[in-house]
Amino acid sequence: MAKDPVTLQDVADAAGVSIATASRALTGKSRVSKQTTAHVVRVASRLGYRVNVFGRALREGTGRTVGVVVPVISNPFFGQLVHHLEAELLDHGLDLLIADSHGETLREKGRLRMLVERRVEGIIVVPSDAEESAPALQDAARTTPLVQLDRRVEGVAVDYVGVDNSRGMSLLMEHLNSHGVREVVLVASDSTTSAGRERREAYEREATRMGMVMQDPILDEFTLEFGQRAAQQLATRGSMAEAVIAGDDLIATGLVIGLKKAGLSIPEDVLITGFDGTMLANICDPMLTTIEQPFASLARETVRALVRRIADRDAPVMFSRLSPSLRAAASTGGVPAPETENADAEAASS
Amino acid sequence: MAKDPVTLQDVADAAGVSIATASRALTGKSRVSKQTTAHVVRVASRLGYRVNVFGRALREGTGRTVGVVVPVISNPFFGQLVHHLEAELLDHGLDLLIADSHGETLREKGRLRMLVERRVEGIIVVPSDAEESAPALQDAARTTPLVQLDRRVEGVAVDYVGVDNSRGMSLLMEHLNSHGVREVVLVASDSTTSAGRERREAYEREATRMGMVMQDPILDEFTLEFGQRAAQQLATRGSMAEAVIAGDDLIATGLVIGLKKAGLSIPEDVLITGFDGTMLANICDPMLTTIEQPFASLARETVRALVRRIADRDAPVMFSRLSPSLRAAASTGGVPAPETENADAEAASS
DNA sequence: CTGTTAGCGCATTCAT
DNA sequence: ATGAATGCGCTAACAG
Repeated sequence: MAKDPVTLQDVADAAGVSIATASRALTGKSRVSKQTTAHVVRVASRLGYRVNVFGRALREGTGRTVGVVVPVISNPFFGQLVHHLEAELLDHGLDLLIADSHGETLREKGRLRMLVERRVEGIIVVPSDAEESAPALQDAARTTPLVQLDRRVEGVAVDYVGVDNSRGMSLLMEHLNSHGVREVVLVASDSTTSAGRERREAYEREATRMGMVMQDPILDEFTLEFGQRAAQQLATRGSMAEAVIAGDDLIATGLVIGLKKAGLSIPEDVLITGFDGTMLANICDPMLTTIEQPFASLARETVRALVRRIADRDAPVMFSRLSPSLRAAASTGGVPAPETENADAEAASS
Repeated sequence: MAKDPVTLQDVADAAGVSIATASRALTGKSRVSKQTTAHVVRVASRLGYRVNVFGRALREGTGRTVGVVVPVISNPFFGQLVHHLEAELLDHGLDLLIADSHGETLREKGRLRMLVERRVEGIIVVPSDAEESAPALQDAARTTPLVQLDRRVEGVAVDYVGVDNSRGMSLLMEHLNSHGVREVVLVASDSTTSAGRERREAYEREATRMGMVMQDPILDEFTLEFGQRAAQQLATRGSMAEAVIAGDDLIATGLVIGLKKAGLSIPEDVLITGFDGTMLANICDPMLTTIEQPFASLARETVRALVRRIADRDAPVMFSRLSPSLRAAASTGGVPAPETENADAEAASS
């Protein structure tokens, strides 16, 4: 029933041509008469021939595979990213080897090494640490086309594609400013990720520019638990800021949970903003005002960059920033100037 | 700087031994003197030798790779599953090729074919359709060791590992029963997935056994949107059931959002249960009473089954059901009989 | 314990 | 346009 291994030679024999012709007919990379091509193709499919990727890979020096390294695939943000990357790569005939760094640089290093040893055509990586990821990343990039996605490491000349965090934070701050917010506090990741740094810098820049009062920030990591912990901390602090700017949707969601547990109402007592535009933002109650990452575009651009790098190892380093957009929701009181102020309470003011 | 391709022959030459000895020394699969082994290893590492996986794969007929195909990697449930699978496979020296079926059987078929053509050692698949996934799945299983995870297709003799959905639903129903619930309604996936079927059957069996009144179920797919739609439908129905049993956490979360929007309070007006124990259950407000899937165990068991199948293609078909556990939370009023009834309201009853 | 040799399946160069 | 022959890098069978 399952006598699988039908080789190119088998096809050639059955078709009465040489293995060379069979190969040419099937790959279509060289000139073969229409006649024989059709014939060979027919015979091949009749025999159920499938090229042996190992043979081809050995010969060509590469399998059609790229690897991706993310901090945690179970995080919906990375899940969405991978989902789009997979689809995009499929269009290029590339398959995806996935590696999870668990956010640990040591493990990340090991996974990168694995991908290099597997001689993937390219690597897409979301570095887990802005500084400590550098050596392993640079190392991998030396032998394999590599592009950083979403986060990047300090001062290494490696392609990067990500959202414009600075612009995203500006959108958020302008939104809050237009709501009359004067005192804010940041709850975000520490400086171990570039995204964390960039968002924080933009936050401080904008708050300063707008003359807002900044409370001491609380910084740690991009997790739900941290958001909840930070909420407790904020709740026991003397005075609550008017708005809490979270580093991402996960932290924001944790904050919402924690602050509500502490007896605060959102957005009545305090406004909250997220970042990323994941499904969490819509699950949160109230729904999160957040920055939408253009997932599909990010994936497309990343693959484009990788393919370009594969084609030309010496192309100038690409640094691509995509524009994010604001998604205003209930966690900051909704959109700035809607038709109706509020659907339920305090009505009858017309 | 990067004159990469150092082959085994290079190592052999530099070490002054034959290529065979070099190979043996490095793989350790055959007897070589301690002396030469050490020497060869040293030389290899000095030269920065890395085996060429293609050469090895061609020779051995297999690369150390397994493929996984899931409906949607961006769904946190599958994200968690993949996260654990990746870790588990790593322990076995196996790497993971990921494929997303987008829940479409056509695409699923294509992805399975891809994995087979890549000659992966094994395939782990979460079938997207209990019936229509069958042909492609059976086809892939004919040539490649394959195990179904979480969901399975009708009547094909292929290994399966999943949680005991029937038991899970029983736990949920007993929980509701102990809360005095008499009228229930199911909002779940239609019968396109085995998980959906099994949960529904168990639900009906238990409800009947407990003498509960069952309202007409609302069935469609495992998505947040469907949960929200179903909530609207329920809200406009004549009378609300005492408890809504959702097919999974995603639907449950959608229900919570939708029912709250319709002005209902949970658990005061209606109880809600989820299934899976994903992070969503903890993000929901109120937190979801749900069934915890033992992710780590599922992954371990799945890989174990796959490895077993790889070792013995003729081993009897394995059908493994893991026990789930109940996580009682606020969406059903909390745990059945705690010390204190309620922490805030209605106190002072001591 | 070690060396020699033969392919694994394929794409390709060099002839024709 | 086609065929014959070569080698990608590696492991294993077969000598010694």
